Amino acid sequence: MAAQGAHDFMIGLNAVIVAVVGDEPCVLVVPNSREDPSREGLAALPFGPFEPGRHRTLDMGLRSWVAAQTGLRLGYVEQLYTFGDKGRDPREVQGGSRVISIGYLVLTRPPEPDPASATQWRNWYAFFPWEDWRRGRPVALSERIEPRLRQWIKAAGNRAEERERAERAAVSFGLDGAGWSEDLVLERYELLYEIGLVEEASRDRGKTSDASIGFSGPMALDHRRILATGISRLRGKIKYRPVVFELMPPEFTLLHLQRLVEALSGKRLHKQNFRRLVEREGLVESTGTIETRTGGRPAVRFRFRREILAERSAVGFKLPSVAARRG
Amino acid sequence: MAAQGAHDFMIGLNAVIVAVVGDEPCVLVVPNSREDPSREGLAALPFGPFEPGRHRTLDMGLRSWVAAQTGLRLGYVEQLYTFGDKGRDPREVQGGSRVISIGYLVLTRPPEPDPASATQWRNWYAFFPWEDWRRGRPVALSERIEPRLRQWIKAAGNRAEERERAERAAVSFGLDGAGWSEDLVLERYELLYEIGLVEEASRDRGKTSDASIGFSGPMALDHRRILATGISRLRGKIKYRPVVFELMPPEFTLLHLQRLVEALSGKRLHKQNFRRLVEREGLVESTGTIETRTGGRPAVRFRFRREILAERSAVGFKLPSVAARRG
DNA sequence: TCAATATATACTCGAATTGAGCATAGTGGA
DNA sequence: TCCACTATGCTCAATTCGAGTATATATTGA
Repeated sequence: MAAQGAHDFMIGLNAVIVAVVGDEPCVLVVPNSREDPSREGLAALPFGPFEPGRHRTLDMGLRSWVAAQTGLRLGYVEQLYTFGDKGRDPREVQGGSRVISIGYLVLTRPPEPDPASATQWRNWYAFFPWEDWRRGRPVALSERIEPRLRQWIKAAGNRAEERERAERAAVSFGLDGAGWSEDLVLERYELLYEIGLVEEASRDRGKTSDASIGFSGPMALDHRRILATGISRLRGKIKYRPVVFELMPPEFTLLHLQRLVEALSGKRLHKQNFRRLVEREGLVESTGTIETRTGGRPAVRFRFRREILAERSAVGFKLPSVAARRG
Repeated sequence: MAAQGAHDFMIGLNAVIVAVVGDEPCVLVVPNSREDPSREGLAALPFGPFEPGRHRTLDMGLRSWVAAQTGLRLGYVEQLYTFGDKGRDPREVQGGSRVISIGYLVLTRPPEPDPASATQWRNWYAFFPWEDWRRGRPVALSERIEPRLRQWIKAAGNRAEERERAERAAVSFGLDGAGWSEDLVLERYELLYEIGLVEEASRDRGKTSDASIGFSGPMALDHRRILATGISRLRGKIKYRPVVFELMPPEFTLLHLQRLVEALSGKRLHKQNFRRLVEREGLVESTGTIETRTGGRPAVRFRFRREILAERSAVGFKLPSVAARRG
């Protein structure tokens, strides 16, 4: 009875590998050629099969091929979600074996750029332009998404459905004064997918007509959904765990730290309150040295107090927002 | 190339099905006979294989066999985590095919008891007695766990390791005034497992000597870990999403609601502040009717405002604690 | 050299939230 | 009628949060 219920599965591990380059949150992508020849050129998340013979645990499998493929030193690794929808991977249609993919979030520091490598760091907002509010409300939102959302609401069959659609759109996208919640990345993506506003929606439905809004392009397979899951998780996590330091150099100024949190959360923060918060939580300590290249008064350099990871349920950043006004 | 990397896997779906019976948080267990004959009688989480031919998505697979096995109407379903450690399931040793199991959290309301059914609802604190602080600090913690933790700390090889162990124990178990965090259920379980204080630790290591503290017993395979994951997730979730209502009858008094939140979080809450919070968030509305069987002044009955699920990022309960004193 | 312009850091102030407890209101039962 | 019990209303101080103002110390360019 041991093999009862066993099937020919392929278990893939997909990694959302995040690093912050400059002030931009980036994700590691590879050109999608081997995996899905019909879509050569599309960006894809790094992928590796889970080989049960070689790896005792899923995490070890992931670490092993990521290290081999990228040479990165992985800081923080967290399992995200397991995706198993039929048809998410064209390979299974040909071969018959179902592809299950387990998404992982990996935080690391940007390495030296290696021109020889096929992998590259891409600003994640290239895939989700509506998620970056650091320079005010994204134009893509006002000019392209919002009108289409309102269209979709109107197109409801009856009053009740219309109300429901309106509520849903309002919550996800902060319409009608509902307020934008930065960690609803996945909900927003799924709504856009559902109503056919992202490219992969029409692709997956096999349509030729494309009502999508033509952003910088989809990713291979369901990788944009996995990436959305990763961003959602990370945006949520920084609020209650000090994970951002995995993305930071060992020493930094408070503004440097703030810019990084802003990059991830996609919104501007109130500087004085941010510093108050960070210092009150005791997350960092001064190194005593001074950073002079600030273009103004020199800033004290800080380092992360690693001890705190073990201390009382170390918290994260409360994101003291500021009305997004100037750049 | 389609089947390249495909292996003979068995993908199992394990469900942590939660309902609150009386004032106790319960989980649905089945006697573990079919699945692991060597351990007949151990409680196991309901389990079903994922059959890719029959189900388009993992969620649908889960819903299908849970409904078939239990007849329950599933309210809330959430994927927890995917477990794939080698050796977590003895079947794979015999058969060769690796077992991957995807854990799910399911919230439901307690059904009519059905004596004919092999499934039964078990108080989850039977498996985690140290997690119930509603009647003060659990004796199991003071009398059995804490001494063993201190032993383990002392047994460290050197000063640094000792400090590290002390920190870890202090954080997880709130020793030395560090404060108990109710949602570290999984961390606590893993620490206990690691240092061999739970039964399955020695079992899994193939030892005959058993240094475990002999609580009400382990569960089959790694099911206690999965259950710990579920409890952790649920305890965390109630703080920022109104999921508890999936466990409540349609109408209830505020004390009733409070008792349920207390049951899940394992600690007592401050009554007046709890009510203030619930009302301020607008989570509930009065039905106008009165519950008289309270043994005191009658209480107003409330109902959950379902609309709020769609409204502004509906929050959960902030758990206004109270110093655990009287019962 | 000095003003303009940065950024860094300190401090303030009112509003809102939290933690804790007191006080009063309705019940049923001895 | 008094008591035990639960429900519900209200207060109050401590803390946190949001939004500034004010001051410090650099660089840059006229």
